[in-house]
Amino acid sequence: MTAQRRVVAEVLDGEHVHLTADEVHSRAVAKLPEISRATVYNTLGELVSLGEVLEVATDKRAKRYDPNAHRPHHHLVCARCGAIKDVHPTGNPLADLPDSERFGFTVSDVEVTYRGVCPNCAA
Amino acid sequence: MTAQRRVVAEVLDGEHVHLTADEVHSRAVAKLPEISRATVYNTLGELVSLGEVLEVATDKRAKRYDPNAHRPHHHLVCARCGAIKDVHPTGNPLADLPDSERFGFTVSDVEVTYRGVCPNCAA
DNA sequence: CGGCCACCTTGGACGAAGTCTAAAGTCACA
DNA sequence: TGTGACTTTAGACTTCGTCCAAGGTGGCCG
Repeated sequence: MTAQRRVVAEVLDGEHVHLTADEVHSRAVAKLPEISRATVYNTLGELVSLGEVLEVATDKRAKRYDPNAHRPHHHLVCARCGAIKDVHPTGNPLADLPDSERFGFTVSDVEVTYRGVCPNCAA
Repeated sequence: MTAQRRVVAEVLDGEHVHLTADEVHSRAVAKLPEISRATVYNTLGELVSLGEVLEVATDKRAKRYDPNAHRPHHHLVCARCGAIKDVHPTGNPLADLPDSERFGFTVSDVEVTYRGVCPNCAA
């Protein structure tokens, strides 16, 4: 646990939003000016493998990092402005995939992304 | 409808798999050597806005294009090799998102991505 | 204390994917 | 044939991410 890693963890923990790697880097730089992009990417990668943080790929642009990894949830994305909300649908999509539709895969995980238009963009 | 657009449409229609823009370009070049990358991107973009083709962003790498846009379906992705299968789960995830979880959004669409390991990679 | 080794960080180069732009080509139609 | 609208092209450019070699840092053991 180095100063750099602590800073990255703090940035993610501080704001419960979905930051891009670049945004994490900017905020990390504010706390520790010499931190490099490579270190931020490395640290984010480690946090992801440790299961502390989730990668979210809601749009084709940059990956986003979701510090809320311990509470299972899905995402609601604004098609217009890209805003992301965590949501908790009822039901279990894993149970909705019959064996005949699994093609022999060992299915371990499911991601649900709702798309729509947020109140701001609708106005 | 120009020769270039016809070729792109043929490539997508010919193979019911999920191609990246680059793969579409390579196959299009085989049929029409002078077609440019920009044209392929333009045409894919138009097909997407027309609703003829779906963009799929299952991994962080290249977008993939799914010609099977008229039959609603979701995707099963191999975490190891990236293979993608179309699947048809039972149930309607849109109905599983209560109003209280919609944050005022007008929700129009939902994408479900199952992740697992395919039989090939498991062996 | 001093040396050694493992690991971390840095900065810049590199690569992949996609977008943009200016110029040239093509087509319908009067 | 001339005109204007639209398309295509090639390549430059941007963005996002990864890689790598060099240097730094700290722990540990003698």
